[in-house]
Amino acid sequence: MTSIKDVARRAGVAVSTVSKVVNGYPNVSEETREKVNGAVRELNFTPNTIASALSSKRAGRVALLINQSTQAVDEVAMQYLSGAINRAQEEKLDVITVFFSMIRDRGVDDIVRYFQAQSIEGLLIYGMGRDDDVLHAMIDGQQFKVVAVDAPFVNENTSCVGIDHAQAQYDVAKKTLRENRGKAVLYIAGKKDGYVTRERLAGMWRLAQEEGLSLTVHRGDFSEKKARELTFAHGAGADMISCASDLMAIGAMRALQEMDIFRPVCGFDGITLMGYAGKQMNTVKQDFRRVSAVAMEEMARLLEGGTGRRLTPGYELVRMQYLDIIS
Amino acid sequence: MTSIKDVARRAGVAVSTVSKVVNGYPNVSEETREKVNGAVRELNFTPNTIASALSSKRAGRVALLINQSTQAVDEVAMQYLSGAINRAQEEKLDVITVFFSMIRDRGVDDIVRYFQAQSIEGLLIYGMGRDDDVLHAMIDGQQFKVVAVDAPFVNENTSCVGIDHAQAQYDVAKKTLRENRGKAVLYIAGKKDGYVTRERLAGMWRLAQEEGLSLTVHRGDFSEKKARELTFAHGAGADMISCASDLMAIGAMRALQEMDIFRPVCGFDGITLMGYAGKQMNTVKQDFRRVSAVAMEEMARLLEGGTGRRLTPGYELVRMQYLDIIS
DNA sequence: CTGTTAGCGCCTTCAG
DNA sequence: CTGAAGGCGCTAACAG
Repeated sequence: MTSIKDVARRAGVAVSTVSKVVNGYPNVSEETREKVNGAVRELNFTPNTIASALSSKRAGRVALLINQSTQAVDEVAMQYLSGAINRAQEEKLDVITVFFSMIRDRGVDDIVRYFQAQSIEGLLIYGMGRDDDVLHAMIDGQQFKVVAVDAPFVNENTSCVGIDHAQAQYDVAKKTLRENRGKAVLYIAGKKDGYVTRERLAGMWRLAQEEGLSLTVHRGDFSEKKARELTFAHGAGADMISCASDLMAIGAMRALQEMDIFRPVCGFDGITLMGYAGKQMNTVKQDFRRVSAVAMEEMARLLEGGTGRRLTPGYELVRMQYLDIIS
Repeated sequence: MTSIKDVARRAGVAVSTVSKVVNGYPNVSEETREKVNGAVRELNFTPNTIASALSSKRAGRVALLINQSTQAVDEVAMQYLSGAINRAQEEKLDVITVFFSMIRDRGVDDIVRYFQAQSIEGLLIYGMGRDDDVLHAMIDGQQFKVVAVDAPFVNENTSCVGIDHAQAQYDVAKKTLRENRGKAVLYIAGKKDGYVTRERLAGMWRLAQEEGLSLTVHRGDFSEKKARELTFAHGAGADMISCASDLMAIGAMRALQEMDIFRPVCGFDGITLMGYAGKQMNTVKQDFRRVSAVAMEEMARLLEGGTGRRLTPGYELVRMQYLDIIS
């Protein structure tokens, strides 16, 4: 474990000088900088982040709070994780992953202390619902920098990132409508306390209003099975079915197939599912990995002293094919 | 940020005494222990892990190296992560997650330095293949404690955990065989350089030998699609199809269905897939979360000074039903 | 521009 | 059984 001292000795300078060079401070002559860098290379020196953190009071550690099983498959969570972790490495941030289940039943200040003890300065929150009191408290507390993905919070220390779900839902449903015809729309929404559920629904309402549609709404809780059942119950009476997730869209298509009727269906997510639906559909493609990377970038900005804001990455509408096996 | 000093002052003792109490050292009188604990509670004190790590040289940090997309769905990776992370918290270990993709193209000593700078002492490796040179080097280097999941390595500082794949494959295939009849078996194996692929295949060979089966082997690379194609090509000529993963078994069943013939099928994994196969099948049920927890426990033991060994958690054979939507 | 000197918060001998 | 003192490796004023 070669330390900064060794480097200093090797280069014939003081430790502080080495520190300056290593951390890219300006006031060091080109000459000594060379010397130091040489020594660093020869000794294969890499600064000890622990010591650095303790000394500088800047640990650069952030926690990824992820809510499993709230929505679709775990594939989404993996995308989020991978996007965030990769970007974190580039931003030189240290990441620890925390599942909601690990903290949900603990008190707020218990959790706060836990994070503080861990020198965690920032929280990336994925999949927060309106009923997650602990998280709301942590955001309000402002003790941490937080970036909430798909939950509408902004304050001095809090940013949020997420596509414009209302607009996206509006767009994809409208497109599907244009390609077909009809006035009666069955909308299979998400979960009761989800933020995205609410926003997407708002988009549907706007469309319904503008187009004079008769909109029937049911909650499918992002479950394929429920969507299937809802479609059995209400699908025949509708001219088109719009779903708040691809998974539910698959369920709906599956039901339609069994009922042996055709109705245009649109989904939301653009994830790679293995499923056999037998039809094509329009969907909103969100790139979870990219969104998560943006979130991590935003976290880096906040940690640098930036102030909270709202970010809305773009999305695209695509036509996905579930005719055959997708793997 | 209340520190150990505050506690010491509050309790009227020296910092070292507080440290002893907090870390559960023996030589402290019951009386002062009480005093200190009282102060700790009143001041809501939690030791700063960063400082503790720096001072004690024991950071208790481990990295989870996970290899995405090598096998089955991401669901498996999530199970692994969640199992490991939860257990880590109980063991008071700090965890960082690293994806192979982040390090695969870097040199070994580059990676070693990176981990050392991060004060990482242990590596949990998931999904290593026979061609992962970097990982092999890290294991041989013995600079870290490592626990390899499903890869056969043991040395002073390395343990491995994984069910007995050969036996499990043998068992499930045999069971399926007994419930039906036939001599010609199509075995759809995994990936070229996978350790589990090799072991499972060995199990199949043993069974074939014992039962006098004629065994046809093809690699399906854990892909549903490939398994489906292989089944179209060779399924009709076989009396039974054994697959090295559930996902592939689904593919095989799907093909059989389209071919409108019946053949018993068995899989491996016992994961929750959403798929429509139309049949039941036997499978080896692995609890990835539990295996991962065991791995983390083993890591804790190694860090305590334990020496490497091989662990083989149990598994069970179950009958899974893919007749309808599983969500 | 470079070196000296305090700490960061905690652990750990080592006297008392 | 308890407390004082010396670091862990690095950063950040502050002199020089």
